[in-house]
Amino acid sequence: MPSGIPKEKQRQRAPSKRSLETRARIMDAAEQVFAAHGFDGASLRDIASEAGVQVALVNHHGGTKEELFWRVVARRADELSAARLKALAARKARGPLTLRSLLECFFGPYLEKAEVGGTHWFAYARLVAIVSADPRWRALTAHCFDPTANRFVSEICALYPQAPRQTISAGFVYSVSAMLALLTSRWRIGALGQGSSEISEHLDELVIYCAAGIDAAARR
Amino acid sequence: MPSGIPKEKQRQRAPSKRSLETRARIMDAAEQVFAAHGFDGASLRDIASEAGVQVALVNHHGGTKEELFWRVVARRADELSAARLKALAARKARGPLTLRSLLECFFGPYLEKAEVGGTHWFAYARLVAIVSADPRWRALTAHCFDPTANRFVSEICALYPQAPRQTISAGFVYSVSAMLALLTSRWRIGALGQGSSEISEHLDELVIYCAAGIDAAARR
DNA sequence: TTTTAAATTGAACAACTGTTAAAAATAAGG
DNA sequence: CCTTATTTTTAACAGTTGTTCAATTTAAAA
Repeated sequence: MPSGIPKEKQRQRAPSKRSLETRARIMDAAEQVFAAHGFDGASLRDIASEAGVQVALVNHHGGTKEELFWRVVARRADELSAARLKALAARKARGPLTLRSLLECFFGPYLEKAEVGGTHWFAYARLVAIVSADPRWRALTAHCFDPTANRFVSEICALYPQAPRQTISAGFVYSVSAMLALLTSRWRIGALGQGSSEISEHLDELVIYCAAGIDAAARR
Repeated sequence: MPSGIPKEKQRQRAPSKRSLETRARIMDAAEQVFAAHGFDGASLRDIASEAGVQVALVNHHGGTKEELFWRVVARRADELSAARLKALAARKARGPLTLRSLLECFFGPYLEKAEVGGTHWFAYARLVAIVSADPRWRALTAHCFDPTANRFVSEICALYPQAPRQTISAGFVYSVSAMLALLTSRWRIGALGQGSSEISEHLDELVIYCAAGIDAAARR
């Protein structure tokens, strides 16, 4: 019921470099294991051994299993939101916004990170998909993603003053789920299509798909 | 590795009426608990007590936990596929197909069942979302859903002869994920929008969204 | 009614779960 | 270097997990 990330109590000494490293190692391991097996399927012992560390140390650095999950999700969420808002601001300065450019500002940073940062951001995509689909993480979603999402929804609403916000937010949620499907379910796209499916090949298509969908829905 | 549903060995007597009832009760309970907590989060004891039954009886009727999951998913998948293909055939007999009518044939049966059948089909939607998002259930997806999905993808391809099948299958996967988002993430749509969001109110919008998206992507 | 295949119960199993507490090792701050 | 806050290790806890097996009850088939 309480949930959230408890603020760590006042320190009297700076954390050692080694401590910070193992903490990061634990977070990375947790991210990977949570992404692979979900919250319930992941065990703290799996995470510990993945990080090359004792079980108790995971609790020490991450707190409760649930707190650890929060931390892992929140960690990259901040970086991601910042990148998205930055892209949005830069684009806004370059002239009037279009729906497609808005979606590119939202999708772009993620997919760039996924292609550059490799494994980590891919695992994180699975994590976000898990969080987005489960009402159990409603509060976590509200805390990490809703502020930025709301911002983009509002921008889109400004482009379609006559459309009800509910319609826009629905279209936005569909679009996010489509993006997550691209990141997490390429195997399924491949199974129904033919040939390999690389992310970069599908990105433009995705933006076209989502933009056309939202536009059509917004025009009633 | 093996997985799948083992064929039950040759019986020498017909199952009693009571036996069939408890089996059905166990399947319903399993469906609900799996949908609420996911595969790992669900415990056989939860399922057993939900069905008002002993734990061992769950194994007796459902086999392994994994086999039970297969059975639960497969049970309604057959009914669903049949309804979709029937709707498709009926529509085809009434004249040339359009993209929107195709999507209505695919989405319609599910959402009708969800509105009529109530709880069961709603829980099942969450189940399908779980299955679709996790590569762990790749084989299950291939067995239960790919045949029908492939059929619809082919029909859409026929409408866009110049578009690569990969593009169509991607658009189709996006659309399915959007439909599942509507069924499982209405809370999120509500959080980003304003006012209550009823399924029926969003259904038409969903079809418009998906049809416009696929059409735009298919036209290059 | 009798036979006996099948359904149901009850109990136990070995393995694993998240979490805590105390002892030991480490290194920051003086 | 010395003190001691912090990190790491070790060990144990109280529950829960999926599954199995023998005993018991139920009811289909003769």
